[in-house]
Amino acid sequence: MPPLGDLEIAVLEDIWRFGASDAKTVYARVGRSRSITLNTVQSTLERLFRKRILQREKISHAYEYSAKLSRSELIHKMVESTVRRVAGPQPDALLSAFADLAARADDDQLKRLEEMIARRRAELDEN
Amino acid sequence: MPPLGDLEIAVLEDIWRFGASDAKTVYARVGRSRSITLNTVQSTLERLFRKRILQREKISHAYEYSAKLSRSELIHKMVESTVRRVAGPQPDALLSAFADLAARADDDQLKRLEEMIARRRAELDEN
DNA sequence: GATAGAAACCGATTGACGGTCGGTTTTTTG
DNA sequence: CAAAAAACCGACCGTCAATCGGTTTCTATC
Repeated sequence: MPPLGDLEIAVLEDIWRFGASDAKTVYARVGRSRSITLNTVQSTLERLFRKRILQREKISHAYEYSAKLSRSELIHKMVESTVRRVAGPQPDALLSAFADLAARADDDQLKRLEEMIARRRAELDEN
Repeated sequence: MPPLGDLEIAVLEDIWRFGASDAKTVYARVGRSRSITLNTVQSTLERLFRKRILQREKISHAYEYSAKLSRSELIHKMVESTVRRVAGPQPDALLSAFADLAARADDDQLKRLEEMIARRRAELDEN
């Protein structure tokens, strides 16, 4: 997973929020305030597409871009590749990295985490 | 936490493995095989120092570099900044990334995950 | 089917940054 | 003090995100 620039993240964020959109629409929402041109947004969309984070489909004349990865999938993949680069021999590095993060979670979140795990376990038991 | 390059990671890895070392020693261990010069290794050490990942102390004539961050601390910080960039405002983003992880985990990993959470819980209850 | 407008595409530039190194200065030591 | 070692400085290259102007291609309309 290649690193993402600031504008790339902003654009992604926009697509997550508003769903599939063409360059012009994204530009209207994230480009205006930054006083950049439509072209810049277009390039960014294209780069995100090449990175396989967005997908696109030609709708009549314009491309419509949509997320290929959900936010959580992206976070997961980014964390995974970050960890992989620096993890060394430890096989559990990913797990403990997440656990570290979870350490900040409050009681409520911890509870939901446990539920997720229980649910996942149930799934596993079925198969 | 700034991103790290390949050589930076290799050098760091070397210091974690062999402990405090000067440029020449690190060069002997990681530079030789890569056919790069001592100077390159020196620059890398210096950059890691400026990034506050290594510390250094003048031992007689040469700097001795040592890790300021353990591997797990570094992973933690890197993951944290990665997540922060893409997590958005909601604290739940973390949870869903976690869910994504859990969804792919096998039974064994799930077990360790549970343990980690349980441990965290216990710590919380103490305070 | 010609044409205006929109969108895609191409190419170029700038600014960071990692990696790389040669050369100069400073420090150490015999 | 001289030679060796180390640090320091400055430069260059390659890559990549961000940025944009200009050109081509496409579509829809008259």
